[in-house]
Amino acid sequence: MSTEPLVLAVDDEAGVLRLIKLELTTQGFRVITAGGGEEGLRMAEEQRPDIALLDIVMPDMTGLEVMRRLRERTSIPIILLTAKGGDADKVRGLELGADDYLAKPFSPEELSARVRAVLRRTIGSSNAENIVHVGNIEIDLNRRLVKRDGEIVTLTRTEWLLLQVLASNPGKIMLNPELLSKVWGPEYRDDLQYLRVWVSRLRRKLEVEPSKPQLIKTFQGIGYMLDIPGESEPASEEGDEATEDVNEDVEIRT
Amino acid sequence: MSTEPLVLAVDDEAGVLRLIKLELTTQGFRVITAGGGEEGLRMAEEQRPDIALLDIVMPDMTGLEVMRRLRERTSIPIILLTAKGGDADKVRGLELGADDYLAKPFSPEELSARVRAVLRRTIGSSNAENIVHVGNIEIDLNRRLVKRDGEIVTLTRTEWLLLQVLASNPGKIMLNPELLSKVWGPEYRDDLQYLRVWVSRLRRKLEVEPSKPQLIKTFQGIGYMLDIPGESEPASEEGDEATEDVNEDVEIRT
DNA sequence: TGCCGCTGTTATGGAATTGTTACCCGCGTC
DNA sequence: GACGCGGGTAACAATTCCATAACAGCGGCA
Repeated sequence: MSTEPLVLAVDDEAGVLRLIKLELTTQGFRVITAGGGEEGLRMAEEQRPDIALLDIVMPDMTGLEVMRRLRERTSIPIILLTAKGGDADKVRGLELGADDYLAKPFSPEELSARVRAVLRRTIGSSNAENIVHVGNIEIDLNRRLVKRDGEIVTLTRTEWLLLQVLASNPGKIMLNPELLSKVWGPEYRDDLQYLRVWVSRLRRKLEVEPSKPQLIKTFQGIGYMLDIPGESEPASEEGDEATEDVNEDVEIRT
Repeated sequence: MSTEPLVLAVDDEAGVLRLIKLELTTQGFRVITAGGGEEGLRMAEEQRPDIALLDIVMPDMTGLEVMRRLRERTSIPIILLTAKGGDADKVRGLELGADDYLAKPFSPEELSARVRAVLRRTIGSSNAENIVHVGNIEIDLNRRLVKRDGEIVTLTRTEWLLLQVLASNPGKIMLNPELLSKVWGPEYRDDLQYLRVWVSRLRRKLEVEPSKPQLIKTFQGIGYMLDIPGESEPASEEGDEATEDVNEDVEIRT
């Protein structure tokens, strides 16, 4: 994402709008505001914001109605601003589809935290499909899903963490201390046995023939690598330059 | 939707019913009528109308009560018919989730205009049939309807909200905090026990064998997923010995 | 051949997570 | 005011996970 996220805030109270704009602008967002539902819809149409903040109680149109209309044509994430804690309960069932809501009065910190959280969730999951294919294995880094021959393989948390690190750098040798510190924490950088056990478990679930690993290759004394077979293109995007060097280094072995 | 919208009118005055039926029929709607609350509920259950008109004042049951009961199990849009200046009822009705209201006496034109407007809002926002099939379960996201082996399963509000979130993202792992915040609200992000209890209750109603969930899969420490069989089956056997079962189709012996 | 270093595999018990049930309370109806 | 219903709570049972340790396999090398 090259430019900063664009936030649309819709509220009939100018003071609230000013507060929102001030806070989010200083937090690095771009902000546009609307004083009513109709205006908000128009601006959403014209500017295509990345996220919308909607006050539920407005004179010309309820925030729920605005949300419904927005959702008719876009999947823009929405945070509702509820007037009091009281009606939050009442509203909750109706506004499924809102990604979050915030009770007034809210603190500026909470506002920007919620906005960031929602953006992280929605953009992270919807934007770039980040799927790594290795042989008959498919690793969906966003959805935390692994398939083998099209069938879901259930991984435990540790198994996933390990595979995630490997799959984020396909074709690149991951050094033992690096893997250990990324999965178990920096203080485990010398606990090789963890790696051996969990690589073994991963192989049992993923490899066709665990005793002859095709996916997760061992580099004695150095680390492990998620292999990219043959001429298959890399499904990754950045930071592969180091691969060359390490590979040469490794030719020594076998 | 191929056929004309079906309108259910409930009123104890035969004259009003006749008027409604005449007007709406000539306007291209199909109309069924009921003279009392009980009868109305029964007809709603059997015929699944697209919209309901409810008189607030009736001998056997108040229109508000009928609305409450309808809303427990369906999301059918409702227009209330208020006797006169009964503002209290009007306000209360809208709070309870009526989509519109109409003060008697009303003109035929106004009636059909309101009906059309409400239908446009509610159906228009979801004109695409949105039905999820999972095994022997059918989930109609628009009509808030769940069938098991063709039989309607009645879900409570919370059960439905949870299932709705899951069914809106079939085959995708829904994270625990995501589910919690969408069903109970963001401040319940960490109340895992809610999820455990309600997933269990859902499974009891939907799964063939609740102790071996086929529909709602658990991902420990992560979340839950509404499974799409065929596209994904668990290869979750842990032990070395080939765990036979799993793949054979569920014997639906009901 | 036998020792050694490194890696891979498996069993196990305690810990953590999840599933289930009974019970309670509040609400609205009868 | 008893009753049914939906929903929250807490206790307990069941399941799964994971660190650990013991052991097996495989060269290399003297």
